[in-house]
Amino acid sequence: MAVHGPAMTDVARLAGVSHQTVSRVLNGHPNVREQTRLRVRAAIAELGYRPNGAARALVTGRSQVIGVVAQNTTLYGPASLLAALEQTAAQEGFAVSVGSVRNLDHRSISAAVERHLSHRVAGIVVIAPVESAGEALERLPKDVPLVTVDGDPSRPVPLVTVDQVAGARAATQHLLDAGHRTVWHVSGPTDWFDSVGRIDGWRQALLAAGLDPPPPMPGDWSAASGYRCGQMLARMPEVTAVFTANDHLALGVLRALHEFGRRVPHEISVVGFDDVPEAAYFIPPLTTVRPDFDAVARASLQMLLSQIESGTAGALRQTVAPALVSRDSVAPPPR
Amino acid sequence: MAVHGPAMTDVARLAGVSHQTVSRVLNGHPNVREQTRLRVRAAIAELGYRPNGAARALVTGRSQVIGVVAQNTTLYGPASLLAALEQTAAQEGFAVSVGSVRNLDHRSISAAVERHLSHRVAGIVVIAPVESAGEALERLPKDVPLVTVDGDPSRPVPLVTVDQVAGARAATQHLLDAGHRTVWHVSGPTDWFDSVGRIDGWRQALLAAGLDPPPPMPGDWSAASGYRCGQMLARMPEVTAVFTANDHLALGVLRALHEFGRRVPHEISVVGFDDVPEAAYFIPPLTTVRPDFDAVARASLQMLLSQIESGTAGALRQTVAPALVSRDSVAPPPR
DNA sequence: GGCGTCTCTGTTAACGCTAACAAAAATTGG
DNA sequence: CCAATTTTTGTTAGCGTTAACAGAGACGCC
Repeated sequence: MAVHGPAMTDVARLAGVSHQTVSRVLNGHPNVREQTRLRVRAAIAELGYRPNGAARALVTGRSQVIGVVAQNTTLYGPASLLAALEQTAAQEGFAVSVGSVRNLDHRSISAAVERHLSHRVAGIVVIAPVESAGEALERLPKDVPLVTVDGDPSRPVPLVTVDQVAGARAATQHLLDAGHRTVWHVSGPTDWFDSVGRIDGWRQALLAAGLDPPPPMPGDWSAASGYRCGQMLARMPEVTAVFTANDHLALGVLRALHEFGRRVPHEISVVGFDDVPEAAYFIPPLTTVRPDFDAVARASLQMLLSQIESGTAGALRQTVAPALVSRDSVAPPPR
Repeated sequence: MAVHGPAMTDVARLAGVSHQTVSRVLNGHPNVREQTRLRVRAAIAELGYRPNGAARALVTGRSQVIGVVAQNTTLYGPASLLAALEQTAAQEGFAVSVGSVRNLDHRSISAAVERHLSHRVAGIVVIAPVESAGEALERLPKDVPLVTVDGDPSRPVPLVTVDQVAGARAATQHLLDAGHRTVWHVSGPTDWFDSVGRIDGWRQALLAAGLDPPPPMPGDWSAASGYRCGQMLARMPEVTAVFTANDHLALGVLRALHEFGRRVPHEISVVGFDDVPEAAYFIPPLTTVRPDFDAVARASLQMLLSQIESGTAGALRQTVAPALVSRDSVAPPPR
């Protein structure tokens, strides 16, 4: 059974000081004589002492842990975000506790948040891309530092988000610039803010060009739904350009077009969103929009930490701009 | 600043009992009168009391947190595993703290483990697919419950693993059964046990059929490296069947073959490994091997929990068998 | 040389919980 | 109905850390 490691008093005894002095050394307190500091350091090393986070959390009221609530961490976007978050947090000495959640409904989110709260996390990052998540957040204790990622832009909660609108606009404009008369859109599920933003951006670009947006075709992020939409698009001879809300949808579309003998990009151009690592190896290599997940992670963590340190809940907002990555799936329309 | 929530004594006062009775109710201790239990429950609900995990961890010596050390949580496999682990752990009332790690070298792993240890996690799951990780694990304190996933089969550490050998053998056999004279292999990085196992299985199947295995082509899991190998394979007229160590490699190979005008599956058959959700929408839909990540997660958590509860470090081993998923990328060889 | 002022170190008391023991109340048996 | 038991509850003492305060030297200044 667990033989407990040495505690602060053991270190103190070995170094011939009081435990409080050890604590001071550990926390970088200034008023410790250099010689003492060294002795304590040596004792720590000799015993292999490791401070007890639980005790510290108990007395300070917060742990060095950040709770993350996310939905589908298997998807490329959330997974990247989570990884980046963890990396950044580690640099600041924080651990990351995941609370992934099957559905983004009220109850599940609240439950996940509750779990984090009872572990006394220092702060919470909610990757909350849908409407229902916002409600759960409103009724949260006001004093827990909170940042939402890709959440509801209309709620008074600190928010970091990829500029979906700008990304979608850029993608659409890119197709328009290639000479296409209009651009069709395969969207994500419409209860995701990501989807809504991307639809918006697409529509804006079309409207700005004096074009009448065709009806968006709703998908669910999966290649499967992209395939279904692709089958319809392939049968419509007037379609020459498609912007899909993510790369997996694009993959499905690509496959459907291929099956129907519609060549990409010669007959139809396709642009995706996300720049998954495989996008460059689709057939043909996919032109897409790359959100900077690292930047999002950095921004949200920084926002969270400043809340944790200052104690104030500044209702900030930060958006990071995505970049268009041009590959081979876009060409001028035929004829 | 953080106004602390109610503590156990507050609940006790409201319910008119001692804090210890509250503790007993919380921990499902038997000897509490039904009526008292109800009163305590009511008080808990009224105050919105939430037990303080840190205090509990301090006194019991372990938290309700499981630490996971993983490398690249952006890859489909690790991400799925992590998600499944989290789901399962949540059901048992455990939180999961991720310590992802850029490199799987000695130092990084040790550092991640250290971090978990100082948070007094109840146990650690290491997704340790490479050699160097094993060494770091050897010198770990013996008393911390540990399970490795996809780790070194030759080390005396509790291990759960996908049966890579069987999966690779099935994939290779499937190609042989289709009539191919031999099967080429694009492998993962050779310091990963996953890769080694898959190479083994492939070789075994070939040997069992009395065939001489061609040299495996080493990739690095990415579509990019699959593409490079694919370019070579495309130029070799004798190649009619390829087994790749994962689906992303297969995607790269598929693209290279397509570029060279080598039709899949008519001229060359391809089989992958992992069954990423997109595999069904590759061109053509990819025949692949599906490991059961949920089963792996369940097995490892169960193993870990039994260690935590019993205190014994049973050096168990468990492998879960993957299943072949047959789609359109395999056909008999030409002529 | 006495005295305020630094700098460094030690002492004590929490933090919120569980474990171990002690006491009180309820139950049983004769 | 009283003693012996069993069930239920309360009391006390930590767990390992930080915070607040107190004490001990060292130093400079009048």
